[in-house]
Amino acid sequence: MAHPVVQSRERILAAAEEIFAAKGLHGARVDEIASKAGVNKGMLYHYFHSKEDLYTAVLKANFEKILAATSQAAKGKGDPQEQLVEAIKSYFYFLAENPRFARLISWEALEGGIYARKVLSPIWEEGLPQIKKILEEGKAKGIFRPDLDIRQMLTSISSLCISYFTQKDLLAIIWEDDPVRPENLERRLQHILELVLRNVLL
Amino acid sequence: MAHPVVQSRERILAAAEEIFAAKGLHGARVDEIASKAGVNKGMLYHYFHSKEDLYTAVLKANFEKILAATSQAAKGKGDPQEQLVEAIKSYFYFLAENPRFARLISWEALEGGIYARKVLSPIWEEGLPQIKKILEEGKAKGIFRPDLDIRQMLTSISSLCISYFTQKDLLAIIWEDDPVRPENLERRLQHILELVLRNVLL
Amino acid sequence: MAHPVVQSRERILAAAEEIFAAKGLHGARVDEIASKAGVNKGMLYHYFHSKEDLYTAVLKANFEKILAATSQAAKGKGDPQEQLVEAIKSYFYFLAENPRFARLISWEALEGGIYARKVLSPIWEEGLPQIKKILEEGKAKGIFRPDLDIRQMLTSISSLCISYFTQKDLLAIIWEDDPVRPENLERRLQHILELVLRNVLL
Amino acid sequence: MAHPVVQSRERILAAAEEIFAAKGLHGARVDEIASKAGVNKGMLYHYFHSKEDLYTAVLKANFEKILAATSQAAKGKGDPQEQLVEAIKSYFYFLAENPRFARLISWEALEGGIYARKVLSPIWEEGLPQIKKILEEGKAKGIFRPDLDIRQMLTSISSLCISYFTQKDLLAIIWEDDPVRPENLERRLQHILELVLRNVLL
DNA sequence: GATGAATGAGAATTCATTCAT
DNA sequence: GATGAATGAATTCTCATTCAT
Repeated sequence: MAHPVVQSRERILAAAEEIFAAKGLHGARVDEIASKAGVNKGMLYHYFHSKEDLYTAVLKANFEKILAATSQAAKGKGDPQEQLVEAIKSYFYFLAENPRFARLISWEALEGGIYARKVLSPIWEEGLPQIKKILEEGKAKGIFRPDLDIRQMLTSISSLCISYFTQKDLLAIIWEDDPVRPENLERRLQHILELVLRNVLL
Repeated sequence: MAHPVVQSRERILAAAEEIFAAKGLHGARVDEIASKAGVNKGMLYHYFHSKEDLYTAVLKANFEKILAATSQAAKGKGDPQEQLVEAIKSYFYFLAENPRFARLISWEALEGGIYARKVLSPIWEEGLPQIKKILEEGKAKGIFRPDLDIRQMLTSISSLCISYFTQKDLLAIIWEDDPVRPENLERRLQHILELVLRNVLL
Repeated sequence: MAHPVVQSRERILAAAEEIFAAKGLHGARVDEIASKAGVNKGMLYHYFHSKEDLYTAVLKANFEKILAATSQAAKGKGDPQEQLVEAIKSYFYFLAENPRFARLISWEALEGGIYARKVLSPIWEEGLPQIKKILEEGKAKGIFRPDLDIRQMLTSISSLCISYFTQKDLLAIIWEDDPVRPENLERRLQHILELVLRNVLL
Repeated sequence: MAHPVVQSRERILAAAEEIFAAKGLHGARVDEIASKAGVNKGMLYHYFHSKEDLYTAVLKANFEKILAATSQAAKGKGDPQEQLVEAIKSYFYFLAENPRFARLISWEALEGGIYARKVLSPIWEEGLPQIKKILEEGKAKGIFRPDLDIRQMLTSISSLCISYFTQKDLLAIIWEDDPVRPENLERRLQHILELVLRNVLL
């Protein structure tokens, strides 16, 4: 009885993000979101039109966050190789620090991507726009392999980064170790960088 | 109108596989499965105890299928490098020919893997056991890099292959091309092999 | 726990008719209909698609009933005047014996008639088709007034009959008498007939 | 953006009248009324206690309006026949010019008349008091039929006038013409007058 | 085995009303 | 007076599961 008034909308968004990430659009329950947000269920319909609109808002917020976080990463940072490393690093650590993003995007992909398409983002439609540009530039400058298949490489980079976080629960069991422990994160990042660089460089 | 009695169980399993793959455990509807199987809903509970048991049966059948399909792949086929190529190839094409498998496994991973663990399979818990063995052997024989991180590499191979099929709908849009067209499949496979071999070989 | 199986659909229709007549489409509650029918709420959605489809089914059944009841009334019954009397009588007494019909049709009219139009019936679209024919014939034969406005007269006959039954609760209070007591019914019918005949005849 | 303060109450009443007339007490939404009135929902509860009290106020205002409009109509206007014509005319045109009144009263009648009874008006309880008096006088003076059934005649006059306006949407469809076009209004009025006079006069 | 009817526990959504400011 | 947020009790509809035959 008396939550800070101004924050209800934000509280709902935060709770929704958590639960949609954990259970997907269909697995999530409106009641659970409302109760986790500490607001009345009706508020949810007051601020957002429907469960699906709330879900879309969560996607949108996440896309904006990752764009903001990664778009500046490699700006003017030396040669393409350094830029590539920097860009993958910032993408990977964004995912590490925003563990819900990878799950949200994976649910969404399995469910057909119909909601994400509404909030159309370069990340979603183009893959990783900044990395794409770096690869093109490096190839043009003769630093990267001339026969580098950029489309395939982008697909691979994206899979390698995202999958690690969506599968971390399973890896935790198999490895009997915590995949998101700092050392494990760093080891994984180095492995991905090595995989990519060995393929990209001449 | 009257379906051959003996096949009901199989029909249910097949329908369930299709719908669970398309919509996941929570998105699938028991009614839809029954009607797609052309049987009465009660039959579903006659043969399987519950929706979740049916789902588990689908997972089990799929694991058995992939094990049968891939375990023989690289048996006695020359050196580790050739074996590795052969093993990845057979895994990749198994996924291409069984498009539901990748989706099932991805839903399951997002949902926490609790059902897959019941039908405990080496594939699931260990990753790709045959490939693991090949990597170990190649490393022991000095053909693969001595500092090869097998755990990381297995994780990568698995991600690279599976993601391609779970994301094919999105790739189709971005690429404006069909990712599972034979030429595109082959191109993807070659890219993955290159990525892996450049990293594995000395 | 154990209603006669075969009758559920009919029980639902009957309960729905009663409650829709009493409260209109929007005032009626699905729960109330189900509980009055003595069936589970889900059955209602099993047999009918939605509340609105159930309502439409009730309208349809009622239109069919009144058509069956009135269409034969004045067949081959002497001259137009006698036929007219007979037709109005049978319409009036149909309404008296089916008290829900007038209410259903009145709710529907106020709510815009959108559902009735789906089950399109001559009664609804044309007014009173049989009476219309009688009026036209009598006019053609020179028995009824040559300047008789058939459209107006049909509108009046319909109003005079139906209104009596939709307003009976109010009349009961004002009159301090029961408007549907046999003598009152007959008195009303005679009044309507007189009103009509004095206007129709030369 | 800021509405003149003093008028809020009136604005609410006007909006409520429109929406209650269109959708009835149960079909109307408090939110819709408030937004149509351009005021905050709370205001509605400030001026009126509840949705039902607001509805009652709308009924009351309408009854007062019709009383004011019709009570003077036939005052000292010649013989009973002329007075009757005058009274029906003014009633009919009041309804034509206040199209919500007929609908309000019809919803209310179907819903049992419980709210109208609270604002107890002679119109409602007695039918048409002025017309009643005229009929009685005409009968007493020997100008109207000695066996005229005043109760029936009042019921008929009321039905004939009101029904026309509550059914105008349906008539518009059947006739493929606008029932409230001036000529159609006049034609209807003449028909009603003829119907009544032929029955009332000797 | 097989069926269609039936059920009860939810699930999303709506809505009249209240409250703090 | 006036506002927007907040609430809780419905309300329509869904769905996995069971049962009688």
